[in-house]
Amino acid sequence: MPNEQENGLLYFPKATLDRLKLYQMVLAELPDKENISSDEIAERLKITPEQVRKDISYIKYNGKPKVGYHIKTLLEELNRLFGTTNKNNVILAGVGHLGAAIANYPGFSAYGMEIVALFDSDPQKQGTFVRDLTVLPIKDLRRIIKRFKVEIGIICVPKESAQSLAEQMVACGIRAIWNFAPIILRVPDDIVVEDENISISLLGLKHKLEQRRQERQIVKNTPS
Amino acid sequence: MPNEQENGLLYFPKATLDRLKLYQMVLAELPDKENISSDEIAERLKITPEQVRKDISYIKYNGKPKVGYHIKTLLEELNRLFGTTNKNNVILAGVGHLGAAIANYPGFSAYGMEIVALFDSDPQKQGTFVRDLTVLPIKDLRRIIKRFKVEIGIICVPKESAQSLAEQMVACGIRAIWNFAPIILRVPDDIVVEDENISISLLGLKHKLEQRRQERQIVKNTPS
DNA sequence: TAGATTGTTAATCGATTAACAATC
DNA sequence: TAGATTGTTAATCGATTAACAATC
Repeated sequence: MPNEQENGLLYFPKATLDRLKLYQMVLAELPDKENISSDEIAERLKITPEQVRKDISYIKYNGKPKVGYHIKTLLEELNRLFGTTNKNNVILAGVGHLGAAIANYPGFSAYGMEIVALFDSDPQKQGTFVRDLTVLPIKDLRRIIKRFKVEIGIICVPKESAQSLAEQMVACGIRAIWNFAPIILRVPDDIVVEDENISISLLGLKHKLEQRRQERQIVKNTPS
Repeated sequence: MPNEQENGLLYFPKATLDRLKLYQMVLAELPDKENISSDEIAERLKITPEQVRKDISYIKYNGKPKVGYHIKTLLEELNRLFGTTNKNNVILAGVGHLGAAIANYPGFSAYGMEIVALFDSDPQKQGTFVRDLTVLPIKDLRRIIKRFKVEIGIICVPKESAQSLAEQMVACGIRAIWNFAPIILRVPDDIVVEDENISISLLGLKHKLEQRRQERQIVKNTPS
């Protein structure tokens, strides 16, 4: 293993790790194909096949010359790496449009995520059902987290209340936060935070369009 | 300007660009502070102040020694860079839970995005209202895109229909796609695609948790 | 066997960090 | 002025690419 550290853990360059997520997605999308070549993965993601091979060389799996990668096996290895088969009990707070959408997201169980409770500070929403779950008041947070050994909290509240909610979750024993509110949360270092920040994504979209616009202007102003 | 290219466009390292988005967010969050130091920005994002200064040095804005960066001015410069003040007419297809949530997202107008029409292939949904907009059938796509000079299409349909929808949007003249479906779209090179992929984000979350788990195991198995 | 495709090593390129100069 | 903070240059580090060896 070329990338093993002293403690036995594997090291992955951050960029490699991000691409491995994309490979997982590409492979999971594929119908019932047996094998796939680095060329085909690369083509779908608009990167080079060398890059794909280099990245895959970091995990303990080997493709076959002339055949490519065995999709099922490689996918299993990627899933082991990401820990997708581990089970987690999850809570979600903020049952607005976005919260309801996330709560109804069908893909969760494939990743071992089970939502065990929903929370909202709005008394009007408390007691109502979303899917098969009653919306609970925030004061029940601690009880539920203890009872279901909840590790992950999903934050879908407006950005004004996100920081305070995060602190309450942490105080109640949550280990990881999946944050959909468009702010930077401040939490202790040992708490895992994954941001799904629509505003950041929007900045990326706007910037790409702005770049295209500027490129067009240059073409227009360049005498041919 | 140290990073100017021959064509006059500025070049930014990709990593720098991603962090500039975070700076935009941090500054936009701030109450009515006048100035902010590289130290404070760095502290909030858990990076180094040197990195912050280096990144900001790429844009044509200068901070003041002993004072820091003037928030309002820097924010304006970042917004110019990202093109957030440009106006775009936008359509959204797929008015399920997620689509409705996106359509109701309050932050769009601040980024110059105006949703001018909603689409869904489900006849049951066609004719119903979401916000102040009627849901239209897909066959109206071309007409609306032409009429409103729509540049951006938001895809919120299930992943099975996302590729075909993307192709229709492209055929009707869309220049950019904001894709919320968890698949890799295949579109021509001149089409801008920004993915907001919840599954990828979920992989990131699971992986960070898996890493923590492994680290804990090592600590446990290391004789002290 | 020849050919196709993977895997690895070395070279290049790019990004981060460190050191320090500039300046308010 | 002294001190704090920004800005820049050079050194280091890390990631990508190119070349080619390995192998089915």
